[in-house]
Amino acid sequence: MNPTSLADKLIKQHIRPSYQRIKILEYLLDNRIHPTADQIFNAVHAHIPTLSKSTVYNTLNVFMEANLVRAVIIDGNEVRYDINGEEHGHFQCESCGRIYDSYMNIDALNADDLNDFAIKDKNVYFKGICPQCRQNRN
Amino acid sequence: MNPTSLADKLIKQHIRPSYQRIKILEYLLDNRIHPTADQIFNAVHAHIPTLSKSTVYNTLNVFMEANLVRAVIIDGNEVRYDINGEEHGHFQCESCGRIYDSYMNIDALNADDLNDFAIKDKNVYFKGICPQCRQNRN
DNA sequence: TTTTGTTATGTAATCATTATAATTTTATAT
DNA sequence: ATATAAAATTATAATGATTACATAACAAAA
Repeated sequence: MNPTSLADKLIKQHIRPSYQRIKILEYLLDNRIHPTADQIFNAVHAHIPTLSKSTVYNTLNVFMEANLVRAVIIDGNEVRYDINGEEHGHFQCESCGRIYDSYMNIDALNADDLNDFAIKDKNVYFKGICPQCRQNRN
Repeated sequence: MNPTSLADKLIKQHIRPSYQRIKILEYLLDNRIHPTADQIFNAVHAHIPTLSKSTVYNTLNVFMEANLVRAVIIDGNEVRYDINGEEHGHFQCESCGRIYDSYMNIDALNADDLNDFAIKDKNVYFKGICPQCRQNRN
């Protein structure tokens, strides 16, 4: 995606398209690995030597406010960020730590005991061992 | 539950029933609020003045190893602990932070794209506003 | 070009959790 | 019982992700 359309994507969400924000957005779109803030920082820092980690966190929070990205919280210790806007769940491999997308039927979940609750967000994640790690027997 | 049966519950899981562990187990069984480690510490510390926070964390990790408790990770910043052994999901209120149990049909979720994955654990949580907070309009 | 608001940066602070080492308690064996 | 070994508890320090804060750079508008 070219810089202009990246900027447009931000403007559409009422986010001022600074160079840093564009580069972070670009990284997220090109690397659908549910990266941590640290991974994002390291990758984008290679292109913007003056980039600060604060900017990464600020930007991610701005993106989340605008529903451009969503926090994936599976590990208790670090948040991972997902730019995939489609409704989907996740699978985390307990061996390699990788997080996979899974397009499961989340709407099939019915919770009768939550009838009086205003549900705004549904999150599903599975844990286990991914095919690669099963093969490697670890 | 009396102390003996609490001890038995631990012994059954091959956990040595120390006084601290029994008291922490008792707290978890009597307070089904998905407490944080800090909440557990504060409550049990009132009964055991010498209790250390390390012991709380150690104990919780031991309990988790034995599948006696499960970590509920919804907020990114703190882990909450659940002694409810039945399969169930959670609802966290974005206003008051409380976590509610919900006995939803998690097995109805089918993820065809995970056929080659060994699924060991399924987690579901919803977010939104609970009835009390809806009433209070906050 | 001044003024004003927004964004970025760097550093310090926060806070949950883990690591470590020393002490205490419990179990085992002589 | 007593000595020895193993396990659990404690206190403190370390870690590490995230946020707070103050300052600097930047962009927009008058």
